[in-house]
Amino acid sequence: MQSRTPASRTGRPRSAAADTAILAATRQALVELGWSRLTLGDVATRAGVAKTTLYRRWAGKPELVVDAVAELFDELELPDRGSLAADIEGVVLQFAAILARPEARSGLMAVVAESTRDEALRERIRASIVDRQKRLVLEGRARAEARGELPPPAGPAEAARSADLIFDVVAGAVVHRTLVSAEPADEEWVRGFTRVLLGGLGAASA
Amino acid sequence: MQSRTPASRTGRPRSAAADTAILAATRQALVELGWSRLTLGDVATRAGVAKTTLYRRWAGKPELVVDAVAELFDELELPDRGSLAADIEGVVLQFAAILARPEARSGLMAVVAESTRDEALRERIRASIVDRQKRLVLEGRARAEARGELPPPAGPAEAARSADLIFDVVAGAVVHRTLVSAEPADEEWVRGFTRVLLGGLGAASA
DNA sequence: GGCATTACGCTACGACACGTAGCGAAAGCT
DNA sequence: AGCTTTCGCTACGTGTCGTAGCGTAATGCC
Repeated sequence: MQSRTPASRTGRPRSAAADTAILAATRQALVELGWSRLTLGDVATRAGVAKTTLYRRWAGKPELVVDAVAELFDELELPDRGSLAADIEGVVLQFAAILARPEARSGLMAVVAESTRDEALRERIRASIVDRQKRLVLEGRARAEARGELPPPAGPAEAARSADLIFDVVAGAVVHRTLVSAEPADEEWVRGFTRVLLGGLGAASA
Repeated sequence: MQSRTPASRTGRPRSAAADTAILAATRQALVELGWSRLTLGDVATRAGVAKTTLYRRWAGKPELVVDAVAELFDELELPDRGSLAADIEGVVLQFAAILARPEARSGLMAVVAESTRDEALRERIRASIVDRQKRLVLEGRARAEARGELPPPAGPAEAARSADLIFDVVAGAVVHRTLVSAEPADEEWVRGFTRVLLGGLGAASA
């Protein structure tokens, strides 16, 4: 979350309940108002805290929304479904379910847009949202290699490159489908996507 | 662009020069200020027009930025490079070059984020930005079929589905690589992406 | 218990951008 | 000419921003 100062052991501690109330209020405001109409004063009122308390903990709207949205991705996991295809379909459907929620739709793209001009914000997004997703890619590939479904990478550099590539393809496709094309990434779509991802374009219409 | 009223033939016509000056000023402001700090008053000053003139032509910041960014995609085309792989690499590199420009980076994601709560804005984006890109997918596939590189789709419904899927995969991957991972979609990356797209995951590390 | 320290709620404030109204002047058409 | 629409300009009420200041509440340390 925000920058902890572990050296401060004296004085009144920050209310942990206020943190959760503020983040929940932020998500609710995202649902009802969207990113642009969301104001920090309104969030403070919803959470039952003073506006100044909010500014003492977060630098601004983007930082607050990143933390509020990041909690949505806590539920992401990668259960072993027995095959690479089934693993991919499972995790993509989870990701799609999160992106189907209005608080994720309005919040996520907005903070990414803001991060194009704010290096610190991009790092915050990477640490609290992106890295958690990317770990699933590495896990899934390791499993597929163990099953003999994928050849081991040529070396560590090549392994990192291809993991980054696969991550951009998977996450990018789901995000684009959901937010730009504005169509649901439902089971049928995910099946088609997995087929292309595993077999390439020639297998698209099989 | 904005809603033309062809019935109005009398009175002083709108200055076409003002349109181009406003859109150019919008892109310049996007580069220097980004989306959040961009104000319509500032754009009007840069363009040398009154703020009221701007409001007479565009409903608000999102609509203005959509039109300003859409012009960046005018240069997209699909030259015949002889093979499907070469065609894909060519158009993806063009798309990546546009997304590398700061006015596209800051503007595009912001209006997409805004469009999650604004149906009219999403339609505007689709008509002036997305459809132009999607046409390239259809063209590229038709060429590949003519060359015998891809099998013809099973039917018109399946053809539309797979075209939408491919479009989301290609555009999504490039956007995610550029804006979320914040890494350049350079020639090396595009080669790897094309290999995966054509041959599937097994071909990733070849 | 008393003290220092930090967080909290509240109020008030200047700064800024928003979007609109009203006016006179300019530029086209018939 | 006369009509119509756009343009530049000024001014205004509204809302949000982010901060300052104050008194109060909650903890750790002596």
